[in-house]
Amino acid sequence: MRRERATIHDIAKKLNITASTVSRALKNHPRISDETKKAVLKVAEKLNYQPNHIAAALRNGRSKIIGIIVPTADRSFFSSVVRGIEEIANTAQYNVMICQSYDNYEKEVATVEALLNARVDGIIASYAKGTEDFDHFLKVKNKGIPLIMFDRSSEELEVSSVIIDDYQGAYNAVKHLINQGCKRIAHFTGIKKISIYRERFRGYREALQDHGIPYDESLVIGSNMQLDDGRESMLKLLSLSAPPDAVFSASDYSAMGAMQVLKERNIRIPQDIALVGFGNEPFTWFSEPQLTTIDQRSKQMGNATAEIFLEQIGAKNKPFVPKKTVLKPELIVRKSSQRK
Amino acid sequence: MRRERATIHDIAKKLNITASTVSRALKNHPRISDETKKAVLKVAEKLNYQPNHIAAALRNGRSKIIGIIVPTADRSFFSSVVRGIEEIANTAQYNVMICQSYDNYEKEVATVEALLNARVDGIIASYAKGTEDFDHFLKVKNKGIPLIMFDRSSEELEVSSVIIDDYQGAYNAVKHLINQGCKRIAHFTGIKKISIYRERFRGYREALQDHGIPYDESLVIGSNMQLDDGRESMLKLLSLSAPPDAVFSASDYSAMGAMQVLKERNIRIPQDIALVGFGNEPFTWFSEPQLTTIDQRSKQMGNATAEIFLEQIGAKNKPFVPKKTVLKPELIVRKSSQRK
DNA sequence: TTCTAATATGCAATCGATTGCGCACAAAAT
DNA sequence: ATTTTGTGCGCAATCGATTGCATATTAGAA
Repeated sequence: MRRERATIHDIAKKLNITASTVSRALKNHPRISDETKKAVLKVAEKLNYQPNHIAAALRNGRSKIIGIIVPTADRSFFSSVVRGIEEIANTAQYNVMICQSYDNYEKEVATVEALLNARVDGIIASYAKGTEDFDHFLKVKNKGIPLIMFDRSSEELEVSSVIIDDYQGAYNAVKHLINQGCKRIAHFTGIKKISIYRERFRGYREALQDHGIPYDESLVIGSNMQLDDGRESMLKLLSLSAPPDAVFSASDYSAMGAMQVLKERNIRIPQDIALVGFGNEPFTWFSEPQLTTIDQRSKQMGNATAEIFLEQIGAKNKPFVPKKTVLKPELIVRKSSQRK
Repeated sequence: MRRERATIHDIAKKLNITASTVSRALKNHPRISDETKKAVLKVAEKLNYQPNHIAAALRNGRSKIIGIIVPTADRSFFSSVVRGIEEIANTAQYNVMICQSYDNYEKEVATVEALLNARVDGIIASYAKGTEDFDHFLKVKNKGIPLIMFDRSSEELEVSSVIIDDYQGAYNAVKHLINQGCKRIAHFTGIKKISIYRERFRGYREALQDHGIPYDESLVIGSNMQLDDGRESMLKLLSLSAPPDAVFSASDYSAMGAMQVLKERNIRIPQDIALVGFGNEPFTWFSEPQLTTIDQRSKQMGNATAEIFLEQIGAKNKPFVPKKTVLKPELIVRKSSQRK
């Protein structure tokens, strides 16, 4: 079955024309007669012609591929961002190449290298938790390849980014808890290095302050924010002499862990302890009670990054000015925090 | 900052040698002296040389990229398979290009086309729910490009595939329910077109038969197997004059829907109705009670597909014999079905 | 009728890396 | 002193599509 692959030269030969004409005909060039175009299309079909983007990419210096680096694709947030990117990218004839860093620095570096080798036209990324050094991303930028960060970004990179207003999201969540009558609100936070956690923490703290609730350091627990971490953190809180009456977790995963612990101990949610997560992961909707959380506008985030990419690609020679887009998060109130 | 990209020719010029030598030096060719190799590496470093895989791909006719098509990346099953593929592929210097069909036929066709244009060296796929026509996949096969299907495959394609023994998984699940004392076991099934659902149904039915339980058609409900479908199906079952005392769902998602309904109505799980899902999605572990389910060996599945790919690539000229690998699923018993 | 302007297509270089073949020189074998 | 074997590297073609710059043909203008 292995037919030799047909090229534009094969098509040209059949029609006694040159490859130039075939190339132009296939691209619907205005200076090629309709007659020739039709003939070319017909022969292309017959020969089972398959355009070779590799050859075109080499010649043009553009691969029409956008590389995407996400920590992991199996988080609905990230896959939703990817979908948002694809929506826009596809309309501009771009394809995407999704890569996972698995939140691992080395893998991230290797991935960036692979994407550069593959000569992608741009990279859209959210960096790994383990990343502290941004040289690999700087390299991308210095090669003049558009780089756009989303969700997790770093100031030192000085590239365009799309994030949500983590501060505002956290602030609203905590304000909501206060409105529900909560007075001792705990907070689960992640690695300080990642700005989203710092911002969420800031929102938490300022909301407390603005409502006259004293900040209690013992109520803030840092961890890796996975389910198990949430369990552990909750246990710590319960062992306090004065346990909290609410938990605002900077991640849905650790909020779920906390919920498990509370249910195991027959502590009522939200009456005894109210819970709010962050991320609007699908499982927050499955849980019992359903978890109040904050939606991160993943689809819009994807759209926005892709649009910035297209802008940057379009403005090749103009001086580059990093652009920071901040999306408004949305508090989604569900049973886990509704006391009234 | 936009430096011109350095090529092997630039390196060659600096050293007064030819590009051939540089190319060989970079690939550690034995016929190049260590001295030259060192010099080349040094200059490459200095010029910030970045290999151009596009050029190499064009010349070699191999892109060293494997295209992966999954319905959606945000299902832990699929992302885990991808991870399994990457593990193996990376060791053989292959990179992967993950694409999502969003369970949409048109998008799947377009994706296959894009991957062919990108000249991937092989395609690993699990087809979309909406796919009934396999011409696009046949095209891949007929072009002599290795195509391996996983999880969802089709006999008519006659390509290698890796699946789990859905029949066995279902059989074991139902047998387990029977052992727990269940007598009226319902079943949620998906589109008949997809063989995994047919097989799971067959396992269900034969397990009943082998244990002397009569098959009752009214207990089998077909749907799209999402959370909402599970809710709806459960409601239907509850409205029967003789409701079931167990549900075996061919998907974790619809099992979760059923669980929600049962909890809302204060029907005890597993005492009144026992539940078993399929897939071992992470949320089955979060649920209350935790859901008994069947693990699909996603990582191994990925490993296996990648290994088959490498085999096929290695055996370029030998006659192609499709190879079917069947993995053994594992029943994971949790609270939702443990009556004893 | 001669000249200008479209119109349709060809020529040939180019993108960057790879590789079979060949050549020169040196070391080893006869 | 030849011949053989090996080492280190250059030459030039190749992969397939693209495109600036001709060229040939025809239609319209002067």
